[in-house]
Amino acid sequence: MAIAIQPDPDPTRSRLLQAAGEVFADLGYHGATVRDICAKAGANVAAVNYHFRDKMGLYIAVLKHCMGEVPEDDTPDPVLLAAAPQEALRAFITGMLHRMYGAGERDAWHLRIMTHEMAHPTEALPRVVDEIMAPKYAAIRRIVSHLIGLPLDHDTTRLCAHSVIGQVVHYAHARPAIALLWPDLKMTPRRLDQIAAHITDFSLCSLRATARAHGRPPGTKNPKRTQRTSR
Amino acid sequence: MAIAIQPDPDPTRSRLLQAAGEVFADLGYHGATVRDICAKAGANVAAVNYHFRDKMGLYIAVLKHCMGEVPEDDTPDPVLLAAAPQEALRAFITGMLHRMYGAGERDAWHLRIMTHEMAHPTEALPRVVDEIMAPKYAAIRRIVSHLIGLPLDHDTTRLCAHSVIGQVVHYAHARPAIALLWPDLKMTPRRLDQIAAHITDFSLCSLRATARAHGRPPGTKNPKRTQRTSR
Amino acid sequence: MAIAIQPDPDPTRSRLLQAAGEVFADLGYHGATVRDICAKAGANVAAVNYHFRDKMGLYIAVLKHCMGEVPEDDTPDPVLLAAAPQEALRAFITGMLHRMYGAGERDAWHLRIMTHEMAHPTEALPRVVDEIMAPKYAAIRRIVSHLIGLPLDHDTTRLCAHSVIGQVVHYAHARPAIALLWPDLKMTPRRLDQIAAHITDFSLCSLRATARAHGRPPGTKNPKRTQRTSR
Amino acid sequence: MAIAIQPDPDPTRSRLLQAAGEVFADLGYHGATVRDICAKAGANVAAVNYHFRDKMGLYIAVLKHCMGEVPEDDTPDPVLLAAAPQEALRAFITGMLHRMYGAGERDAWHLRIMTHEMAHPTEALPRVVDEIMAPKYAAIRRIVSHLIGLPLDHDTTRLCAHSVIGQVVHYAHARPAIALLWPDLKMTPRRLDQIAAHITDFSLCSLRATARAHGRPPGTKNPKRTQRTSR
DNA sequence: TATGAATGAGGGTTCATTCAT
DNA sequence: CATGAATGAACCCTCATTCAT
Repeated sequence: MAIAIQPDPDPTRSRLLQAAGEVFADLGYHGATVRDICAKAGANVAAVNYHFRDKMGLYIAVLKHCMGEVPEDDTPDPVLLAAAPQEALRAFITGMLHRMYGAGERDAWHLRIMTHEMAHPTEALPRVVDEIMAPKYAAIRRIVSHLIGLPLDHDTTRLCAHSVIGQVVHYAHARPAIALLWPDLKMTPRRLDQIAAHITDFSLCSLRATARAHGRPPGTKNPKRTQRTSR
Repeated sequence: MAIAIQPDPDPTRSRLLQAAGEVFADLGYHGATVRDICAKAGANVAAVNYHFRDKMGLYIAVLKHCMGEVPEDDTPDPVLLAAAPQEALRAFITGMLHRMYGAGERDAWHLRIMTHEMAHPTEALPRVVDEIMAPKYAAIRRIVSHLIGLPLDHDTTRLCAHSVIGQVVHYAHARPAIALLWPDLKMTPRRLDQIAAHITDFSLCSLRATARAHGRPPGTKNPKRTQRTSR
Repeated sequence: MAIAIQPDPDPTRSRLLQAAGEVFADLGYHGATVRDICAKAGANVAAVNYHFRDKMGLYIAVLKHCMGEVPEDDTPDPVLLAAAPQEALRAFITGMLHRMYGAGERDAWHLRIMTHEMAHPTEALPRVVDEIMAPKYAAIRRIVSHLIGLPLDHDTTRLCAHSVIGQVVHYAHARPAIALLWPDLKMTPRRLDQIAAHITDFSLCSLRATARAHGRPPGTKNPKRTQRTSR
Repeated sequence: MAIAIQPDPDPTRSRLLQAAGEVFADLGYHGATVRDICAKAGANVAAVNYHFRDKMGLYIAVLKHCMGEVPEDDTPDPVLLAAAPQEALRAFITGMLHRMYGAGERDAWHLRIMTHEMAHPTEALPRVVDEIMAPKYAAIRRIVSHLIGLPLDHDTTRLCAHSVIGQVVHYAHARPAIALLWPDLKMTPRRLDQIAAHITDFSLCSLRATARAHGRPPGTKNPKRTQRTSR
């Protein structure tokens, strides 16, 4: 039974994307050089111009490429969301954390590229935010909304979502510093699970308190009340 | 008494440091150019190499310079720490957040430079982490330790410290993305206070629960027990 | 009789020639790029090298192609030349001027390419001069010769021929400058006629005076005397 | 008596200008490369960026430089203009022609650069036309105006001016072709004088006829009548 | 002491051309 | 026959650095 694997119709283009993903993730758009990328891909310097028009075209292609990898992994399952939003939160945090530190190269590209975009934005930033960050932001707000019983655009929902995301991405953003401040920390899968569990518990505790402060048990109903106009 | 004279023995050097601080904070080490810095300082292009040997020398000088500005602002007052650790936490968070977004130039340099170092580390990273981040890390761990009754090096202490710091620095790290995802958010002083209050409450809630889980009311004693993990 | 078929045996080659003619006329040899030409012709980038060996091969092919278009338009009618050389002059000037500014694409290619060759000669220059310019030069000298009664190679004949040609091609050569120095000048067909009439009258006046200075009424005889200077 | 020759305060800059003038005159802006210019000047490739910002900056500097060489040589002497406009015309033509073919390098740069600008305009064209060509155009129109008794902006004045200028610049514009079509022509000073005399006589003959056609002897009065609105 | 001038390495990009299909 | 892919040279420009004064 021949699998009929399509023999990679354009190996150079693929190798370019692969190499560019690694280099951009490491050095960011400004720090990366086309010459390095092409050398890593075993291609000529003019190859990126031929296949992607220019450096920015390659960059955007890499973003598109690695965005297709983990599109809805983070979007919570609607059934799970309604039945057990705390488990949806746990899944969201665990998934994101593992992907950030996962050995799988491409899975982590977009998260590491995001860090570079934050420190040194490029003209691709709006696109990156729209297509990579906005879905995640919507997903975590939806989970939080179910947990605290406030609408998606409520200030408190946003602040809580930021609190959760901030805890998670901190391990990606501050990785070099953490490696020095906590040298014994090895990001094994077990360790990642432990961290994810901590963040989940840490967050759930406060989210439940927030829900109680609003007099509504978490997850009882889909909250669609009026929103406090996010100022 | 002619001590008070000392009229800035080297104004060029000082202007260079000031300009470099602003540019490095904005663009990071790799993004900054000595020409821009010298132009901003009104100095010759060769001034950097003359006064600081090379670009990296200027960078390290800037780090040393701005480290002397706000070293112990974040270190909690021992008395306050013992009496009301939750207020020490509030002060820590509020101070860091205001400094990150404060208009005061030099106060925020080191925090913004940190963000660039995380995204694109330089050879100065170890020194930066040791002298800028380590004190803050120690301070927040001390506060957390008082609140949850576990030693400074306990895994849970570290995880909780990361949770607090992660929430705070997220607003600095992800600033460009937040500006797009939450366009109505204006970082006024009142808004910063509101965010600081949220992070404090969000964190305190979980920290107190952690303390209860360990059967020790927070702040009763200075915890100096054996540590579970290294360093 | 199936001779009339011959449905353009190589449409790609023809489209290439057409596109190259336009681009070379606009930009000259050095300014034109094979990519632009191929894009305009709807052909592959390698088509030029395939059909014409290289860029220079295409250039020479274009020259050969457009030389066949208007070779003898400028050569004066022998009958007219003998009977009314001033009308031959008028026809020569009017035809050349209209062709330079005419909308007809291919008719003007060689004249516009000549301008580029003068400014930035290529290795094809000798061929271009021999096959494009030499016939025109001979034609105008023949007309002038009839008008002033001096042989073709007489210095005065040559100088007068240059005076006529110089006035005409000036409008092609200095077109961008004239557009700025005389912005109201629009090259309508009527305007072209007016300019041609001016140049003709301007030249005829002097040519007749020259003829008188040599004591021979213009057009009385075909002057074939010895020449004063070489070639 | 020490002449106090200022020892060329910036030899590199001067050598760059000299080399750039030669190369730009030969190849035009697009055909010239900074590498060639710098090699010819014995300077580093970055020198042009340091001294002139970029290639266009060097180009404009060359234009400014060689414009200062022959600014008013062509502007007719008012006294001569009124007394003997035909001699003003002769001086104008002779001067321009000698400058075009003169051995003096810099004197001919701007005229040869003009040819390249006509064939392949750059963004500097308006400046070039304004500062180089416009004065010459005004000068020749003033002379013609005195000769034919029509205002400066009259269509006939302009056409006659074009006829004169066209004859002159033809020897610069078509130089490569003339060298092939008339190989025996050597541009010795005597030859240049001869050509200038021809163009002057050729033009004066027609200009006087034009003056007669308007019923006014040439040079009798400063013509300031109403102008026929240059369409 | 301090600077304007000059440098060499390397940046992204474009070009005419060639090669395997 | 014809093409998409790939190439190496060269383009202009910027950079941190050094040198002579």
